[in-house]
Amino acid sequence: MVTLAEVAQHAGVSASTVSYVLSGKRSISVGTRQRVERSIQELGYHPNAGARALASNRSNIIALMVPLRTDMYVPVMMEIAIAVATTARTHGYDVLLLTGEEGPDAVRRVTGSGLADAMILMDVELDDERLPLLRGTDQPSVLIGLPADTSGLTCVDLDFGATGALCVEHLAMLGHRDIAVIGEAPAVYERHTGFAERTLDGLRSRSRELGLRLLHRPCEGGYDAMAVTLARIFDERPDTTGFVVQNESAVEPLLGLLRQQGRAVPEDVSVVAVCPDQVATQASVRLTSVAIPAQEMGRNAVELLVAKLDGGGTDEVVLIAPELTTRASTGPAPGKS
Amino acid sequence: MVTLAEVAQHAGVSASTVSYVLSGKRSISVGTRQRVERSIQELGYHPNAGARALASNRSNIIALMVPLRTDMYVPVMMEIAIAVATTARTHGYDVLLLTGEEGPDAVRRVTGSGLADAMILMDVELDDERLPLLRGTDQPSVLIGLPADTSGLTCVDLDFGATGALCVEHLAMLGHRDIAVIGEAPAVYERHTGFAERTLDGLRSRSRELGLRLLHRPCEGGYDAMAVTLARIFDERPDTTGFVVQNESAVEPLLGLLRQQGRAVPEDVSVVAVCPDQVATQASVRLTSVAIPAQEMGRNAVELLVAKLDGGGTDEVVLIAPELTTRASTGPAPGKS
DNA sequence: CGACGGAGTCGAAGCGCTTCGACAACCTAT
DNA sequence: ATAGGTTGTCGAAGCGCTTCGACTCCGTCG
Repeated sequence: MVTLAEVAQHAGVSASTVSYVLSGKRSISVGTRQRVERSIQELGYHPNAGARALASNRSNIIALMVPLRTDMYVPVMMEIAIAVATTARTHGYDVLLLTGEEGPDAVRRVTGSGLADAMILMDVELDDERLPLLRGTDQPSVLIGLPADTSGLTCVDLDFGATGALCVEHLAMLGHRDIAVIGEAPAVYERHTGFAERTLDGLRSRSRELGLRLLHRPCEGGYDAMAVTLARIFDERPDTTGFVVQNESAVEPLLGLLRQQGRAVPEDVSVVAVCPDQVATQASVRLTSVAIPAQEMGRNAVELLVAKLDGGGTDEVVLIAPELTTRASTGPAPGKS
Repeated sequence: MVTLAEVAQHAGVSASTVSYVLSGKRSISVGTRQRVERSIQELGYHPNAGARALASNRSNIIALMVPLRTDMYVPVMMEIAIAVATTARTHGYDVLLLTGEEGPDAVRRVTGSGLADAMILMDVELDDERLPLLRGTDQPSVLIGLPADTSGLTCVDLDFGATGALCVEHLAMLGHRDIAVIGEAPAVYERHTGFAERTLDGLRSRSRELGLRLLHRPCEGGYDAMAVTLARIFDERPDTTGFVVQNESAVEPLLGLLRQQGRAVPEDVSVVAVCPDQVATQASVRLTSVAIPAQEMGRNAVELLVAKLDGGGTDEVVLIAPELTTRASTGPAPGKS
């Protein structure tokens, strides 16, 4: 293993000079710099991460806590994780992958040991038990998701309230008056993951303003659950012509069942989904949808974190504006122009 | 920040004693041990990761390289990553998430800097450019996936050859003679990711042995591509009654299109999938499938790695035996008993 | 022309931990 | 009783790096 000292010797300078060449924290003459850089190349030198962390009190590692459960939005999580990792690298950071398994203890462990300089938390619950710990430490952190109380925290998320409103507006504009919302699995609501409730709030308040009738039904993924839910919906509101689906794994079942019942999309009923673009374009009907900007969330989170680590950066909540893309699953309400 | 020295002082022992209590590398009297442990508790001590890494030359970190592209099997990758992370924790390791973006450089960087003690590589290509580096270092590594030449390497993977054979056997047993294979997207074959080819080999050789006619067609995910592929298949082999699907995102399109054409599953045609159980059970027809044992692969990889790190453990290739679960998508070939 | 300040370099002091050798105390077998 | 082992503890020497203060040159300003 090549050390700083060996590079220094090879280049005929002192160790500290090599260090300053590497960090750029003091000015170095062009000649010296080049000599040192050549030595680094020739010897194939890589700074030792542990020694660096010890001396500088910085590990250049960002911890990313992903949820342990894989019951929802897995591709979104993965996309976020990858976006976080690649963005972090462009800023010179590596990413440590923590699962939710350890819960708050992981936060303590990482903070206490100096393993990471900062954390990103995903799948934040409204009243997350990790939050007090984050508030009580001076280690920077960013949440992906929105807890109930955001004071003293930095958060990034899609504006799910606006997302709900946008879906309703789109359907209203097309003349739909009776709208059904296929929600997330009941477990998601029980867990108080904020996004589901915020979407619902947006849907409800905007429908009220626009004078629409809105029916919300939570629903597990899969065909069987969807069949039951759908039957109940048409039972209760036979005039339903608009659907909003949030649960990714309910999308295809819904489309399949509607087809089976002889209800054409978009001629008889319209469907708006909240899902990644990939799902929207690969479904059996190309779906009008509000995209979940996974990459953007990951990238934003890292950039906010890096800003904090560099001394700037304040606590703030970044809500990404939703964008609705019209595809083939929505059209005018039947009986309207 | 609490240090070892402070704990030592608080407990009235020397720093080295505290260190030995922590590592268990020398015997410590019961009394001393308890005193030290109490001090650790009271002061809330966490060993500094950097200092530890520097002194012991061990970071207790395993690097996990995931593919950058998210065009396939994303949920499987995520499940593997999570299994790796949780298993690693039970052995006292943390996981560093690397994306394929940096390519071989990432291997050099991590090996050179002592950031990680070992690596796990996913999405290994048949002739992967990272392999020479792994062979040339004494840092332990495990591949998830199988390259062309496994000499000097440790690998974990599903036995895709046996998987292909198993699918064919199942269909043959039910009396199907003409079988079509809906393969991965052409890009996957071009990239020479081994698993697709190994599956195909298994399918082919076993069909030959059993005297079946096998037609293989690569296929992108999505409805449009599937429609074209399916039309061609029935055009070329009108008597096709058995399907094997490997591409997760082709499953639902295939089922939808068959339904649309009035071909009932499993009465008219049978479908076997190679996919995670979750996909198989959530599809519109509960699919007979060979599961992709993501968790098992992740767990195995970590355990092989830990064995190597602990001094034992040799290079070996672990092929996980495939298991076929019969569900509602396969039945006797029409016209047979 | 002497004082001053910036540029460029070096030496040394740690950062918090592990680990080696030493040693005292005690126990056992001769 | 003495040599030889064990057991439990300590002190000190690093691990490879960053960073602070100090020093030497120069060029510049009053």
